[in-house]
Amino acid sequence: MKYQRLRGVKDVVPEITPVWEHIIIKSSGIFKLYDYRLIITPTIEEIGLFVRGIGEGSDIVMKEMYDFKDKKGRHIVLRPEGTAGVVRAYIENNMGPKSNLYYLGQMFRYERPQAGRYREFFQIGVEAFGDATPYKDAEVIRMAADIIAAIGVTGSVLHINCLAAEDGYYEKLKTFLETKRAGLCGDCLNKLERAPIRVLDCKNETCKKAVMDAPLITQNLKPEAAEHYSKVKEMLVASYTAYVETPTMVRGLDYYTGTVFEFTTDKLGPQQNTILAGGRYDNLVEELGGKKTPATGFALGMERMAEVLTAEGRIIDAAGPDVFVVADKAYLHEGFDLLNKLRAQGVKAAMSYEGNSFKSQFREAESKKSRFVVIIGENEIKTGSYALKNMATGAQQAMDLECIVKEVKNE
RNA sequence: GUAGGUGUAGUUCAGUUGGUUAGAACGCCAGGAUGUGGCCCUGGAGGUCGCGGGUUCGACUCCCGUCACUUACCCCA
Repeated sequence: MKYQRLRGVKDVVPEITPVWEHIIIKSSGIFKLYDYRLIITPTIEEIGLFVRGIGEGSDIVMKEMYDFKDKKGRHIVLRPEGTAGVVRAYIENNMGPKSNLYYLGQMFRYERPQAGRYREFFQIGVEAFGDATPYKDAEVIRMAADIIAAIGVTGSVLHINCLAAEDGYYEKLKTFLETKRAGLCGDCLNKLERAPIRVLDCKNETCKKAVMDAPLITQNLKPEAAEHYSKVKEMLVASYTAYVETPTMVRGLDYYTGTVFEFTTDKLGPQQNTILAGGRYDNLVEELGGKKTPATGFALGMERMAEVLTAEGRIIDAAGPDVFVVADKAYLHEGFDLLNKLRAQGVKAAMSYEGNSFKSQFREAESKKSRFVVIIGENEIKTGSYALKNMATGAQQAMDLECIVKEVKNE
């Protein structure tokens, strides 16, 4: 019986994992720099957390949750995103009141798989609790930009918006859109009730024309939010963070209350061009049973980030061994002995134990991209030394273990 | 959930109007005077043609179903 992976999931094979390691290492470095600490929360949570946290009406909750009943009949979901679980942990562990956290791990959404979209995917994110100032918004955005830069993605664009609309804005927008009904496409008529701001973002030319004079959210913010938001923009400029204000940008999760942002790329398809996204959510902690605590955060999508790197031609390879030990069939014992001595001295070493022909062993060394080969055969045993060959130059000479270690580490 | 496309070797794909032992390239393995890799040459292994059913003397090829993959919509990372 041959099994195959489930729908919408993938194996991240060793050809790809170096890219993932690169992204994890680079982003972790930035988190440390900003004094954020790692938190690991469970993959499973009770369903209520997300229904309450993300919003009952959101697509994620309505149709994309990977849920099941456990043996005691508890209704459980594989987390569809990271924030709700971290907020739950923040409250439950009495952390705080100011906590700067980052996390990483798999998320699950039961959707139709598509380019850049999987049922199980990997996110790296941060959540910063207890700071309501615009500086914090700017810090988090600046940190995101630093991560993207550290990873080596170029040409991404930062979009920002603020979702703290003053009371009545949505009504005002809907009323305006009603007057333009005739010029809107079917999709937009659908969105009109559910997510009116999205109508402003339609690619359809006639829709674009119809909504040209629509009231923008950025022109209709709560007064204190407007002040906060303009300070955020000021601090972005002050920290040399280029941004584009995009008043049509909304987020898929209902909990955002203020500044929101997205980094997009043109290297992937238009529908999966968001590589990192986040924003401020000042009500969620209270909503989930904690004290009222301001918070802001973001998450980046590992798969998309990795695909962007690949699309940009960045080649991130795992390094091969420093030394590959080639031993004659009669001297496998000596070869194994040398292998262990090399490793004990911190030299990355590999060997084939089958005692195949030298040609075959050399081919293996080549395919592993080994920098050096050490040969143990008749001659070496007789003279009591080893032959070290540099695979790049082809140069080869006899030497003892000490010299080998020195030579290999010197390069 | 809706709509399209595709399932043939490890991978990317050929396969003529249905007809005998299903091919190529790359990859893999082995060999090519001298214990020595990459390039080149020779040879070899590897496929129940996604699965099930139907039509037919005969199906990789036609029909139905199913599963999977893929693209777009919706939405999102």
